[in-house]
Amino acid sequence: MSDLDVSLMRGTLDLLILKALSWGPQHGYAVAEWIEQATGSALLVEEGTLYPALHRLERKGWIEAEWGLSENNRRAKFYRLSRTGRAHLHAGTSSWQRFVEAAGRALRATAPRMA
Amino acid sequence: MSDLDVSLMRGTLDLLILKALSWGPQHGYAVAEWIEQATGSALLVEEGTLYPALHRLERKGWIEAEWGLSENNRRAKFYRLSRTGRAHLHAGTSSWQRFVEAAGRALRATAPRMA
DNA sequence: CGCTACCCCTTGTGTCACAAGGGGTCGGCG
DNA sequence: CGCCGACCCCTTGTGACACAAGGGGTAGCG
Repeated sequence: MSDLDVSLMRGTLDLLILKALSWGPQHGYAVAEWIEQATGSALLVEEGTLYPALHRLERKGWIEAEWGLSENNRRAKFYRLSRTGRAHLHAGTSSWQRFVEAAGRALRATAPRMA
Repeated sequence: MSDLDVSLMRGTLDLLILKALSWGPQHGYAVAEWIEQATGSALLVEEGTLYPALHRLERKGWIEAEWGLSENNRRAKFYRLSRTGRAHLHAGTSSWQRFVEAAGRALRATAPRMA
């Protein structure tokens, strides 16, 4: 990650991956490209971050993998969102939004005068 | 942390602490209370998370500590926002907002029909 | 006197983003 | 034809950090 130096990515990456796959099966490389494009290049996922994350999600049963051929005629592993993965995408997104709203409210609170 | 099971706190806690101190010097316990109150009880900071974070921020020079007496007449360590701490609060908050906006844009993108 | 609220701290433990590597294949270009 | 760049997969450190679970001490009140 990216433009934004901070490691705010924690816990958000999984959601972004699941969201990418909600468009239909994708291989890893395409997932990374989708995230970059969907965030207006604000978020860039390193490969060393992406692939472990995909394996993690697969272990959890939220996505399922299958080898295939990419549109460029290359060997690629396609990931598909599972039923529980889709459920978690919805639950996680709403949880994420509540978190962001709460933190945002606190951070936006009007600055007081200082002593 | 809290209501929201996810560990989205990463990288946000520092900002919340700095923001709490932007109201003027506070001791640790009061910082935790401020965060809980300012987020409508959505975010609860564990003491085992808070104090190491305070020490971390102090090591970075963003806050400065001084022993004193709380309003309840108890020994307490008061933290004060330093100049560089205030600068980081502003920079970090805007960076946080850009991150949230980017991720939110991607997560909100209208769900397509599935195959 | 004991209990609760207040206030400080530490030591595991686990997760995870990242940097830095490595490997293989396809298509095109000099 | 050989090379190079884009495409596509992966692993092994390393460090940061939130959390659970402990510990300690003081003030005031029933």
